[in-house]
Amino acid sequence: MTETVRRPTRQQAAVLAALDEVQEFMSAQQLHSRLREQGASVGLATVYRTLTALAADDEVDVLRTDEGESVYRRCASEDHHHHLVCRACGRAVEVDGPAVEDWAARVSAAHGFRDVRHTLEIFGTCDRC
Amino acid sequence: MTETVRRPTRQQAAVLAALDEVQEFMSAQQLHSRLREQGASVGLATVYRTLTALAADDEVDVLRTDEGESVYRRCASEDHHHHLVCRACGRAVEVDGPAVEDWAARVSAAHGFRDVRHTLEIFGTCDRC
DNA sequence: GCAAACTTGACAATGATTCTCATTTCCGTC
DNA sequence: GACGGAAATGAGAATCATTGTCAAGTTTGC
Repeated sequence: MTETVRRPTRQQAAVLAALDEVQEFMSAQQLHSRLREQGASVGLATVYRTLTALAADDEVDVLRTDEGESVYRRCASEDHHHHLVCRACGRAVEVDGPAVEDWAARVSAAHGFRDVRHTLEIFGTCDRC
Repeated sequence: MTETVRRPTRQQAAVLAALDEVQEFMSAQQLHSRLREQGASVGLATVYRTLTALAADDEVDVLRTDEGESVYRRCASEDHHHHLVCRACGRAVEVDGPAVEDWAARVSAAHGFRDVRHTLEIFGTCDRC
């Protein structure tokens, strides 16, 4: 694991704090606006840099919306897991499926693929929406 | 199903033909260059429009690369399926996993989600690379 | 053959993300 | 506590895929 060494700064702390406040996946742009509203002055480029770094260290999860925007979320589980995301309110539930992992590994092996990684996200409308 | 009625044109045929020639997922930009190289004069906007329309009618499969680019592929199977994609050569194998579909449905229901849809792609390095 | 409706293409516009680079901040050291 | 080099930041420019615009070209039904 190539854990990047980042220097602790006010800005990075602010980004992490903002992420901790929500259960939804948020885009860099949304986080930036949110921070500015709260009075924290953090540059947009810095928000992007911080999120990218956090994602590289697996401290946040990233996924792409249908529109191609990257959205980030601080997850409770450190381990590999997937998400059930409400397409209306954006709320996300962390789920894991050992069966899926096995299936993916089996299928990959059967076709001679190595170093496999997979993405699996479920989108729907939650009971509150 | 809201099947869009499209008028048959030289350009759309060219895009489909180009897609049929390859087993890899290709971006709109790549297809456009390919068409121009082959001498077929098709505007970039038209390539985008055609691909979007085809995707809406489920005649091609779309997925997003890590870089956020949309890539398209003409698939043999009309039914719902997933892909095992080589990250080196781009070759894709169509696979399906009934177990995964069941699992997704079960998990969604357990959390009260409706109208669920999921994305699942596996990336790896194939035996030829 | 004709008009209405649809499609195309060149280019502008958009919007997220990344790059640039001068300035600021952090950290170990003196 | 001050100092110097390295890393981080911010403002704006630059990039790049994708979408919008609109005049001109095609297709279809009649």
